[in-house]
Amino acid sequence: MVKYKEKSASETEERILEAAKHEFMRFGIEGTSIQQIADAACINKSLVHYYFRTKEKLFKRIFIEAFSSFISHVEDIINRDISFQKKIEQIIESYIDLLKNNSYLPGFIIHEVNRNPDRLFELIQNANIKPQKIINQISIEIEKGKIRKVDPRHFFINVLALCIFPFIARPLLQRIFFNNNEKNYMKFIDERKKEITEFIIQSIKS
Amino acid sequence: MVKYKEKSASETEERILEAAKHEFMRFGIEGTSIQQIADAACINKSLVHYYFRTKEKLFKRIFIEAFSSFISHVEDIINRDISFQKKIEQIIESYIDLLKNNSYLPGFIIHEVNRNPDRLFELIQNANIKPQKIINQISIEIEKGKIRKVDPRHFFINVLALCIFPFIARPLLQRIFFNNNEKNYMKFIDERKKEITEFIIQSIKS
DNA sequence: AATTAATTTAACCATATGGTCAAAAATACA
DNA sequence: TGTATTTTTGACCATATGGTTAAATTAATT
Repeated sequence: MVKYKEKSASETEERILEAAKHEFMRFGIEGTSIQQIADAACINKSLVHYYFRTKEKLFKRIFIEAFSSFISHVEDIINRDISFQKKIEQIIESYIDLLKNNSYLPGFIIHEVNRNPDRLFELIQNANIKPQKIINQISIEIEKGKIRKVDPRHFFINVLALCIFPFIARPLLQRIFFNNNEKNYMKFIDERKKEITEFIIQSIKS
Repeated sequence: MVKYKEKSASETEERILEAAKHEFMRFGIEGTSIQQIADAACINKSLVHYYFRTKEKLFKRIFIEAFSSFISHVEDIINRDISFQKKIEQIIESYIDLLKNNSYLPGFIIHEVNRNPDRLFELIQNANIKPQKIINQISIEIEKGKIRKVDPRHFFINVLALCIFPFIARPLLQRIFFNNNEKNYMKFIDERKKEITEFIIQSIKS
């Protein structure tokens, strides 16, 4: 008689996942060896194969999770029952918070998507991304005269750009503007929430 | 008697450089093998070593060139003797044009800088980057009351973000918003010049 | 034409990699 | 306690990689 398995992933399994995430995020799939992951997890190399079969499978697991956390956030807020302006504020606030805790997330996704665009194909269908929703909401605000006439797609991309870019370009910006001082850069990022919000609100005043 | 050498790089050498640029940009240094570069250049693998000794040396050459073209552009425009608003317009216009012809440029730099931040150290000194200049110019505009009070650093980063992000995230955006239709995306990017300019000008109206 | 120098090629090397496998160790089960 | 099952380990394999070297080919020089 077989008991209910998988009641919880074994500790080693989770250690591997965490180590893999850490390494993949920084160095990409090509820049990360299984040995490297094993070392980071303080386990034997073969265990990685024991739990995840192949590097590709392990990578996919990490990638899908990362990708989901990257886009589901926005989807979530868009569906909330609050004013348009509040939505903008919350998207900015929560997106920046997410990225503060996952600095490498956007760069990771972008690199891997560039390296192998096919990966997206399957993923986007599963993820069921519907940008139309946010686009429509913006259009409605324009019709109501609440904001000036802007292309909703451009506007949406602008919001994303302003939030995400400082993290993607962090090594550069931190060094150039803050003498590579991490704390100061993070303070700057926090200020940014207010700054971006004002910037955007001002830019769409009708 | 030795003649003046290096009158011009040999054709093979340039073929290698071009192929290396192409491959490195897309797949990074780890994701690109010398064989891959040789194949792309249609030459024997050993020739790569003959002309550039090591992969790292070849990579550095490509990286430095890419990095320079990436930042010198802005520096250049900042020093022109035109109005502040014109500068903004020109930075946007010419930056987007640069990226249109070098789609992979920003992603490439960001990935490699993340993977090996030390690379920046030596480079930034050589490049002699002085962000203070643009920062000062923005401050002056604020003092003159020409634009509203904004943090110059945030403002500068905003301009960069709005220009660069659509290229970094291109595989994603192109797929989600344009059914992966390249032409339509490029049309969109062109529209963007005007769109961003308006967006920014509007956002700093005093 | 003969010689010298530069370019190209193929064979080779050491190493690192992803992955397999069978034995050992630990755990669960009866 | 003894057996079956799961987890861990180390040895091993085929392959790809960056790089070297010496020979072959081509171009330049006299």
